[in-house]
Amino acid sequence: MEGNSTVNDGGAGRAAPRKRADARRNERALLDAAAAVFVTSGVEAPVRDIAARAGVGVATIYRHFPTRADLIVAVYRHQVEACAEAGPALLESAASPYDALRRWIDQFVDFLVTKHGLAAVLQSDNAGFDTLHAYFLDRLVPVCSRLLDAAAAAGEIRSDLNALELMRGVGNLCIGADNDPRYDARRMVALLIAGLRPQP
Amino acid sequence: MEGNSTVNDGGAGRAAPRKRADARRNERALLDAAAAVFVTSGVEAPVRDIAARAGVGVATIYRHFPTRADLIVAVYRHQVEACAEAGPALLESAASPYDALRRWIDQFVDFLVTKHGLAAVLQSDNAGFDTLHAYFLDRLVPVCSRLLDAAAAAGEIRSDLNALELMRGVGNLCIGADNDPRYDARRMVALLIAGLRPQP
Amino acid sequence: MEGNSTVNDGGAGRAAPRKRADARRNERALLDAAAAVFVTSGVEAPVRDIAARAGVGVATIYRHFPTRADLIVAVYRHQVEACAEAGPALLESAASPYDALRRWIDQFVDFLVTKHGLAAVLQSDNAGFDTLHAYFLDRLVPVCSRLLDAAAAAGEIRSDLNALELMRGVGNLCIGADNDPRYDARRMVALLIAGLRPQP
Amino acid sequence: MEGNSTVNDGGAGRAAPRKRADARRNERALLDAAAAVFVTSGVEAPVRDIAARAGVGVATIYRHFPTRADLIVAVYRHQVEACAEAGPALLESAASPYDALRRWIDQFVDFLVTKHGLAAVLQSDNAGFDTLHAYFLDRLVPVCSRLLDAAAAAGEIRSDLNALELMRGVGNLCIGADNDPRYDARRMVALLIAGLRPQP
DNA sequence: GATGAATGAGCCTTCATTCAT
DNA sequence: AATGAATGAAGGCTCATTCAT
Repeated sequence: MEGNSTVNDGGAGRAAPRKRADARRNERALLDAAAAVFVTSGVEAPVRDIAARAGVGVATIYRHFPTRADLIVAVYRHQVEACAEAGPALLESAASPYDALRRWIDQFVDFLVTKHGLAAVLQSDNAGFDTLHAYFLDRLVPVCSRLLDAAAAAGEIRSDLNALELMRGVGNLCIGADNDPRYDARRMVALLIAGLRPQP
Repeated sequence: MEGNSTVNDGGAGRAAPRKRADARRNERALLDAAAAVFVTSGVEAPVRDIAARAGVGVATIYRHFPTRADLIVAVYRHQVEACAEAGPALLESAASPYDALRRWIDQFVDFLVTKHGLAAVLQSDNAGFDTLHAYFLDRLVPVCSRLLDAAAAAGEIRSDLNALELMRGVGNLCIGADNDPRYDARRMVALLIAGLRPQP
Repeated sequence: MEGNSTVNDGGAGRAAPRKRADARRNERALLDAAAAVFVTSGVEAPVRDIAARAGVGVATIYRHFPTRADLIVAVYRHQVEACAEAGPALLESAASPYDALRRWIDQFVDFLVTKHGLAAVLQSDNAGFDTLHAYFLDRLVPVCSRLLDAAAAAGEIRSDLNALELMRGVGNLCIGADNDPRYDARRMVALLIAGLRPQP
Repeated sequence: MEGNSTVNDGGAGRAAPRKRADARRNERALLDAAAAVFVTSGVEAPVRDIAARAGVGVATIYRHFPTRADLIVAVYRHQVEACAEAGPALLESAASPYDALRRWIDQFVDFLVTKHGLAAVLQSDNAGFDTLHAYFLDRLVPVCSRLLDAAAAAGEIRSDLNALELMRGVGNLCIGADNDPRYDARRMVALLIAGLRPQP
């Protein structure tokens, strides 16, 4: 929502460490480059490739993002935050809790499907992505959970559902969705969400 | 089920090259070793590890299985065949076409969930796995398609469903299902299958 | 002992460049930090570590001490000067020239043994340490030479001894003396000095 | 004495794993190259340099010598063994135990002085050289100890001497001895050995 | 003057694949 | 046929040194 929440110091931020005329530019270039390279080669892309694309040296990446997970988190922070904030908003504006849930999942899927390889790494059990996983889940699971609860309370869906599991399922369904016209992740997710309905 | 019949000597095996005293033994050792290593380290495990476990030299792997995809296909051929053959059988024995579909999917999921990393590589867009993908789909999509058609004909599920897509969805849902007690792929797949029901 | 008199403003300090309000303070902080880091990580410690410890930027080090050798020299100037000045003093106060020599060597050894890695770098043939070597030798060899001469003149030691060589031998014996309780450099040096005695 | 004791299987060695027509040649090339590079650049020389000089790929080094210490030990094994075996022999052939000790030390010094950088690494407290240190000391300290004991028993030297310490002292004195005509390690060692004599 | 961001060379190590034995 | 030694391309990471602010 508010752009670069982490880097922040946006408006006032007096005490925030200044001196980033170029550093700022580099950080942005790095994020853009990483986003682009991630789309092309996945989030495991060589550090060198990202640096080259950003037009900076490799060490610059390490300075800004000590670990790969830090970089990935930074790259996708915007969307994750936007998604997190969309939950409560939808709950108010949608026709019903179930509808809010459906639309929120749609937004999440839109996000994942357009980021090649992101869904895959989200499921990776590769240690070192722990902080990445933690960030995604910490931020989004509560939101999803609240949507589920509301829909369940309204009797629109079953009540035995687990938000973490659902999110992982949705995430999984998005893997490989770009790049292959024969597979439409949105349709599959729609089936999954339809499956949440109380069974006869 | 039937050894590794498909590996070669397909049906008649007329002019099949002879001389397999030890070659055969090696091939079997290789398959067993690969299966074991795949479970431990995933299907991207170092060639050397597999060779070491099989007690053969690395070059022997390359002789028998020129590409990694060949090896993976060979390793899982049994189960894929078993799964393919189970389709028609279930259609006859199950209470209804939908029930047959459900149980067939269950078997497929059982297979994938117990093979660490297999589901992931099945979705990988990594060129070089093309033959792997082709084999899985060629063999299983028709089976799944027939089950879907039967269930649709019986009015038990929607009729706008695509077997390839469904299989990929199910495969996706199995990614990362081992090794993480917080995620139960079978439950997610059950939701997906439930979503196939005609919507009110 | 006397600040860092040799660093500049040597004797009269006629046209010495002014403006040292903070520059001075930085130089001192740098020397202290370097001394501390040298003890911890040896004289080849990363420039960054020293800068960080001094609370200054790396470039400040380069401004004050263009080469690493310059920094090392500056760090140890005090002790070297003290050692140099102790020679003549000991020659007057000691019981005999040999005793003066022995005690002077003791002081030199005390110095080296307490500076982790200094003895090692003193022997390093690494170009770039030339000025370091030169400084140590220029300053101390004449002193040692005079002590040797006096002892030889008194017939207390052999007369075929070379001060430079002796100092390097003593310096070598001090390498690795810290940090290893199984090796006592002082004892080895004592043997060496004992070996200076006229042989029967 | 018998050349390549570790690689062995020299004469009979039936059960020894064969198949080393070229591997052997490479191992030798590697040892020669390493020895040469060590002389030039010290034992910390880049793996690549050694590989290049040997005319092999880097991985070949890792195959033969998994750690750097393994390589260094292998490179100097010959001389260490020869030195170890020379001890008892000298004790029998020399005019006196002290003379045997002196000549044995001479041999050790000859070895070290001709290997640029070896003496230095022998004193390095760098972890990872532990096995290297262990090898040298395990092999040579007992030999030196016996020579010291014999000389002490004969009343030719003081009896409070420690072999490990003496060897480190001698080793230290050899550091930087090549390459600098102003420093003669042999002369310094001779002083040290002279210092072993019972003091008046 | 001081700062610390950026640079990029350099090193280590792993692994798929080829090839002589 | 089988072997496993050799190869060399990658890729990760560090650190001395320069330079814009």
